[in-house]
Amino acid sequence: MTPKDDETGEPAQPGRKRDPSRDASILEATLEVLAEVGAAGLTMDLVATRAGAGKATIYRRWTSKTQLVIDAVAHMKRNQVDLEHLPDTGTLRGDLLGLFKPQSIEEGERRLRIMTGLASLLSQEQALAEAANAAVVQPWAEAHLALMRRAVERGEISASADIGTLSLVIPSMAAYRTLVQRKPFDLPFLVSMVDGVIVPALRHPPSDGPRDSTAT
Amino acid sequence: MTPKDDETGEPAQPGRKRDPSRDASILEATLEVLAEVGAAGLTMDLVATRAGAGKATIYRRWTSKTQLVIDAVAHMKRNQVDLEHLPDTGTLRGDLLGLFKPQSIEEGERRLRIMTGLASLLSQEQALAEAANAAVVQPWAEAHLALMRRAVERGEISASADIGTLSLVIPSMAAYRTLVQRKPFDLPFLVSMVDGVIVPALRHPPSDGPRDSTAT
DNA sequence: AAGTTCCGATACTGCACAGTCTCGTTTTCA
DNA sequence: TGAAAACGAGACTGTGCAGTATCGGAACTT
Repeated sequence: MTPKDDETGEPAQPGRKRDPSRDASILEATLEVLAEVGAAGLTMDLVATRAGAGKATIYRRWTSKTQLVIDAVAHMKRNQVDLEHLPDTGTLRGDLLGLFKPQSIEEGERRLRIMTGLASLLSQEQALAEAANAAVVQPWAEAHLALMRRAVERGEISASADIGTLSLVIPSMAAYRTLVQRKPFDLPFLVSMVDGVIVPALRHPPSDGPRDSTAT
Repeated sequence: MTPKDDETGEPAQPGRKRDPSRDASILEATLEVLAEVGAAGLTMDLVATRAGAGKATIYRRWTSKTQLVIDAVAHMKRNQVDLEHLPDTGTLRGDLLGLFKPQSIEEGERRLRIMTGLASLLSQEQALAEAANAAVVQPWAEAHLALMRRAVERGEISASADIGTLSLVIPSMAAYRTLVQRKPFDLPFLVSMVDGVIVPALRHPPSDGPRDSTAT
C-alpha cells in the first residue's frame, strides 16, 4: 500500500503523466524532516517545502499525513544490510564486529534517529510500529542470525544455543540505547556487548539438547 | 523542580491554603491518560476531567503541559522495585526469575505502556527521555546488578563477568519489546532471556582478569 | 490546436487544543 | 465576619496545522 494507487483500469486518457520521481523526493524529504524535528514537529508544509513540491502533489499521492509517514518508514527498508555479502572472518566475534562499518553505522544511526522522531506515533499506530521495527531492527537481527547460524554450521558454537533470542539482543539494545538513552551506538558499546554478552553466552549454551526460543 | 513553587517568603497572608493532595491526583491522572491515549492524544482538559480538577488548578501548579508530563514521569519513580527486599533463592537464575511477580510485572507493563505513550516527546525533550529512563529501566537494571553482584560474592559466577553490561540487557530488551514490538513481557520471554542469554554469559565470562563496561 | 491532467505555489477553511479568564463556592486567617 | 486566596466548572481566545481549493504554467494525448 505504497502511494495512493492511480486508477487501475486506464482507457488511455489524455493529460500529463504523473512524475514518479516525485514519490521518492517526497518520501526522502519526509524522512529528513522526521529525523530533524520528530513526528510531533513534522508538518506537511515542511515536507512540501523540503521536497520542493506543492502540498496538493503530496495529497494527490497519499491520503493523509499518517499514511505518508508510514510509507516513508517502509521506504527505509531499502539500502539495508546486504544479507548476500555478510562479513566472513572465520570467527563469530570477527563477523559481528565486522558489521560495524562507519558508513553502515552512520546509516544505522540515522534510522534510529528517525525512529526516535517517530516514536510519538508508535503508540497510536500499530502499523507504524511494525514498519519501524521491520525497517530498523529486523534486518539487523536477521544478519546476526545468519552469522550465528554459520558459526553453528562450522562448529564454532553449540547447536543448542538460543540464537533466536541472542540475535535480537544487540539490535534491540542498540535501538533502546539510541531511542531513549541518547547514547551513541559506537564501537566500545558494540565490543562490550559482543565480548560481555553474546560470545560468552554462545560459548556456554544453557543445556544440551534442542531449545525453543519464545522471543521470536 | 516538582510542581510550581509557591512563594517562598510568606508574610502570613489570609486566604485558603493550597491543597497538597491535588498534586498527586493530577500527576496520577496524567499518567493514566498517558497510558491510555499517549502523549499525542493527551490534552489538559482530559487530565483535568480525570483528576476532577479545574484547568486553572493545574496551571496554578505547573507552568505548561510539558512540565506536567515531565513531573508525572518522575513521579513514577515511587513504588519502584524495592532494593532492600530482593528475592534470595540461592541461585542467580532463581533470583532473576523471582523478580517476576504478577503484581510487579503488571506495574512494570503499565510503566512501559506509559513510556510508549510518552515516546512522542522523547525526541524533543531531553529531560523527558532522561526521566523516562530513570523511572522505568534504571531501577530494574539496578536490581539486576545487585542480584548479579551477590552471585559474584557467593562465588556462583566469575568476577570477570561484565555485569555492568549484562544487567542492562533484560530491562532494555523488555522496554524495546513493549515499546516497539508490542509483544507482552511475559514469563516465557523472561525465561528465554535468562536461560538463553544471561545465565550462559555469566557462566562463561569473556576472559579472566578485570573488564570494564562501556555500556553504563 | 484543444482538451486534460500534471506541476509548484499559495490562499483559504475548519478544527483541536494550550493557556487565560470568569464565576459561584468554599476554606482560612485576621 | 469579612477580605483573600484556592477550588471545580467551563467559557473564551489565539495559534498552529491538516486538508482543500485555486492559480498560472507545463506536458501529454488525440
